[in-house]
Amino acid sequence: MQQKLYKLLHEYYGNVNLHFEVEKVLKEARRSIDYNNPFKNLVITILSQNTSDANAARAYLSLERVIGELSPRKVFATRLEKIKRAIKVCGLYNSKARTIKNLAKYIVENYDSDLSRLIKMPAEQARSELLKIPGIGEKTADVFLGYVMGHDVAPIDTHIRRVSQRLGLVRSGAKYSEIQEALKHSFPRGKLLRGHELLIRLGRDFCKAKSPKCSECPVRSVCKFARESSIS
DNA sequence: GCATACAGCCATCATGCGTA
DNA sequence: TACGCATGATGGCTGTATGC
Repeated sequence: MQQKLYKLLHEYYGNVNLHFEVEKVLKEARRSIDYNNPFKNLVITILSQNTSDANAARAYLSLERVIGELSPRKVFATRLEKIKRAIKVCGLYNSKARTIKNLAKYIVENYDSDLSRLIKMPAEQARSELLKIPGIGEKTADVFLGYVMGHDVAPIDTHIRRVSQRLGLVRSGAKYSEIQEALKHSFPRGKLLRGHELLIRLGRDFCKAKSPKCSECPVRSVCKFARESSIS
């Protein structure tokens, strides 16, 4: 199924921009986000945990309204309560505010506010550095590796976990690393990050947790779950 | 001491039900 | 049919409990 899954997804979604929700919010606010800035990228990744991309973008813009252009030093100097109020719109504001503060503290104290040294590290080393920061988990670290450092990785979120299990790529209850390994074998080299985006979109559009739309799904021909549910 | 399992965090969204 | 409300599921991570 290696190339077929990717081919089907790519044929269905083409080169569609899968971040249109964020761009809509930015357009409405007449603002932009500098994704090339590693710190800002990490902040928006943290904000996007457990919420829609649109709400993450709203929280990010709100945070910039409150404290100005984001930098590790500025965030480190900002009171936790102020950050919480600013990002309330995206939910889990208590823990996200702590994580953002921890991130800023770690960068100020260990990298003198400059992440360029981290970006030059080998992927595994950079990943383990990020995982030292409380609130940064495997998924967030892998998003950074992929989008900021340009590595070919597939961050695993619960959409991808669910879709991978239903497709039959991994067993039920598979670990994060097992799913990543399975995806390496399911997508062409150099396309893992795009594959990650496509699977998330598929999970949102068709392979929903409740009432999946198997009959309309573009990858039903290679899906174990679709085959089994059509038999029963 | 280490690995694993599980509850809790909290806003959002989907679903089902009752009412007008 | 349309609307409002209640309920439960979702999502990434932390902290605690449990077993080895």
